[in-house]
Amino acid sequence: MAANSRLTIATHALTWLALAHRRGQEVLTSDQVAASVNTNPVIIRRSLGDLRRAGLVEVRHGAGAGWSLARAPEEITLLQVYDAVGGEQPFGLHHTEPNLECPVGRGIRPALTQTYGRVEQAIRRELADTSIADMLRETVTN
Amino acid sequence: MAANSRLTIATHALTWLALAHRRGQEVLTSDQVAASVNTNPVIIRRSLGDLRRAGLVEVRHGAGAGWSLARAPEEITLLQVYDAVGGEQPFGLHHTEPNLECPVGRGIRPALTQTYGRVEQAIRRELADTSIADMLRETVTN
DNA sequence: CTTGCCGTAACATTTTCTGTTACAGATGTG
DNA sequence: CACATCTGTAACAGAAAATGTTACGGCAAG
Repeated sequence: MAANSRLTIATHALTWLALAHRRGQEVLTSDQVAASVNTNPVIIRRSLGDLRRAGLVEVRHGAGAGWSLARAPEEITLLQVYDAVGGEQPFGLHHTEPNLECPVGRGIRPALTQTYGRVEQAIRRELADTSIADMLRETVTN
Repeated sequence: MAANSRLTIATHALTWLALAHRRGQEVLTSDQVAASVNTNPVIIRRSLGDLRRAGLVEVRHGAGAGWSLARAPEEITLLQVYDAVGGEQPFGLHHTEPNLECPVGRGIRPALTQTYGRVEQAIRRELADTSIADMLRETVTN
């Protein structure tokens, strides 16, 4: 399982919900979203469940149930989606604690944490600059 | 296996090589580096092998063998290390091709690729801003 | 009450990383 | 030249995580 596709799945689902709403379709079921993403409905329910807990989508239960956006596409950024699906850091520290008797082993982790933190902030800035409305616009013109 | 620690291992090794050189130690063996990182020497050889192919370190074979930096610590950036160890993208696209009969399924991948490309560039900018000399300085003051 | 769909548990599969052992090859030293 | 030392790499085991899949309880509209 190469890279993490959770942000991709969630963004795809949200973009699809935004387009459906613009076309007058109130809600979409997990089956309908899964048909577009081409995966299992349970994957979609798990992803949309994360987004619901973050307040980005709403769900209706019972017969005629389905999902819809909880706010305008312009007001949902990819950063919010990233946080909602639990984005993981691109770089990890040592799996086992380094040798603390070595000066490098002792000081490298704080130094790396600082650098990796700057990288994470750069990622967040880029993601905060793109909304679901942006994604929808770029998607339908492609 | 949570995140990718390859950049961490490689940076640790390079920082340790830089400090050893400053202390007058010409080369370090993979065993000596492994003792600081607290892992198996083969892991270190694999990592330093990547760095050697990228021209960042040199290796001496035979008896009295070992590794040394191929250039000054100021001239090795974390971006070069990232490329040397084959850094993977933080976000992946769909595992299976989306449904191309859906407008979102058709257009989402180019849109995501564009956004993810901007994120990747932001990461590279940050990594290019930090050198092994920077890491060594931050490490020994911690 | 029936039907349709969500929520979630449980499990199989796949992939990747890390760690480990083993051994061939290279090279300085005596 | 023989030897000791260390690299380069293959082969394999184990662990962890993501994804996909089946199954089933629960909720709500008609």
